[in-house]
Amino acid sequence: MTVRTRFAPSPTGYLHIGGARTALFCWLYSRHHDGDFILRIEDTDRERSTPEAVQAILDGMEWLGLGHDEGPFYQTERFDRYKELVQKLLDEGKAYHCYCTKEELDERRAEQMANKEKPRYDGRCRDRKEPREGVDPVVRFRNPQEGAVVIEDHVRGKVTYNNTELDDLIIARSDGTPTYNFTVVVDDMDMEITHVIRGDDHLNNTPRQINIFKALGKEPPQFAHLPMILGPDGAKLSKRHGAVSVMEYRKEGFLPEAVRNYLVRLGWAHGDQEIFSTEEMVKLFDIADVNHSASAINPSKLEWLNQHYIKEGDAEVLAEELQWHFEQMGVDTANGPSLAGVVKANQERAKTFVEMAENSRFFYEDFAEYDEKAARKVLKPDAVEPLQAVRDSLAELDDWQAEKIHEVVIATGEKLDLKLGKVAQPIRVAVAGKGISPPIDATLELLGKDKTLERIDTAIKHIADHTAYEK
RNA sequence: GCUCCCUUCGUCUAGUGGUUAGGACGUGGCCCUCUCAAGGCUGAAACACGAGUUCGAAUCUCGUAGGGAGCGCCA
Repeated sequence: MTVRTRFAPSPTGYLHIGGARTALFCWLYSRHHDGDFILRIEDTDRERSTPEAVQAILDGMEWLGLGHDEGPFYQTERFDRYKELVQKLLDEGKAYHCYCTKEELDERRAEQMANKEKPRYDGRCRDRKEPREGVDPVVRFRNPQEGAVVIEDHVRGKVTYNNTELDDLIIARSDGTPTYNFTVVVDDMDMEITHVIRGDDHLNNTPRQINIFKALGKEPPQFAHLPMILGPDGAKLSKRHGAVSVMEYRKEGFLPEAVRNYLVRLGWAHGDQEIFSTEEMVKLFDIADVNHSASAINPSKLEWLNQHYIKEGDAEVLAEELQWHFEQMGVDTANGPSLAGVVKANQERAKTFVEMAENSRFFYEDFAEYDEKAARKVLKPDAVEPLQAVRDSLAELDDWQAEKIHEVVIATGEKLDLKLGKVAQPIRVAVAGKGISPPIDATLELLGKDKTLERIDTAIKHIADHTAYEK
């Protein structure tokens, strides 16, 4: 039998990190078993579902590389089917009309809470034959009152619920529209889902859904309930934690492979291995190895992973991402060094693309002023001599490449009997405007001869002005 | 309140009756060094608690404590 998994988000918001992890595990499981991965949009709540949210989910999945084999299916397009099956259950006596009003229900619930009882429907319309004047009935599922439901969960193991704990849930509202617990069952049945992999928060819904499966005459699928993902502080994931939408991670300079690698290690491990290529994940992933407890996200580990993928990545490919970030920042890269060259110079020194772009901005734009601390420390009168010497030698240099530039810098240091730092650092601040850049030779090569000479001149002038001013 | 679930370094985790409880991120120190990094070496850091079972328990059982989820005409 072909393994078929599904990811079934409701489009009431973007795809957040928890949903992304669920989608990843579903995807991984289906890939591992050479099965199918189905995407289903659970949009029956028309008030809260939006087309923007649908798009955000689609975008997030695509960015993460989680392609689906079937779908997206929309529940709002399947109402006829749900109605048909509600009617079937009604006809077979497995469901019934309930004429209790919302107000009455609320009242009873409040009463039960006050009496410290578990709030549940008391089943008073179970055997009702007559309609009630002026009330549009809902349809309730007639849940078995005896026995127990045993879930053989792939991550939790055996979980048992007594049917006495389950009340008769509403499967169709008074306006005729179906509710969640019913539509999931119908869809999972119709779409022949073999493995339902979803968040822990659905574990308590599972026995009800299993009973509906049985009432519909179908064997329920296998279940696997994933532990939750918490914020860095161990509290529930929320907007307060900043980047909750997966697309936000791109904006913050993360690579999808880093996010994926990070996510796969949240609740799952394969011995001591930390780095997983997509192929390895697919090959090694098994739902049975998933942890039982919730895990807090650790931003610095994500950064480490991101740095790893930046370091290992192909410069030409990474250049496209850097370009995207420069565009976000409004930096025009048309007149400046090749992006791939800038990437190469920064692969070992950037945790994110935001960092890389910010640190590399000086290659494409003149800076308005020097970093105050760096200038105060380095652009001092004693820097004029090495700056001037290097400038003069560089002006003579026709073969503008790192190796030659390196020789010039070294030679200047030797000639003036200065340590390399006394020569390189002033140049760095002169051309980059700050004390941070790739190695000075590589930096100058990328910057180009004209800009280099121009900025060194500016720096020398700056020192003169600054010194004069101080006097 | 009721039902269900969870509990190894700060964090992610390995571990399935016998380990000096391992790795990773982060963090301290040292080395390297033209800045920032990267890299190398090295240090600190955990079995929630209490009873059992057993020659022996992080591992099995039961309690306790703490955390979480669900209990909607939301999904």
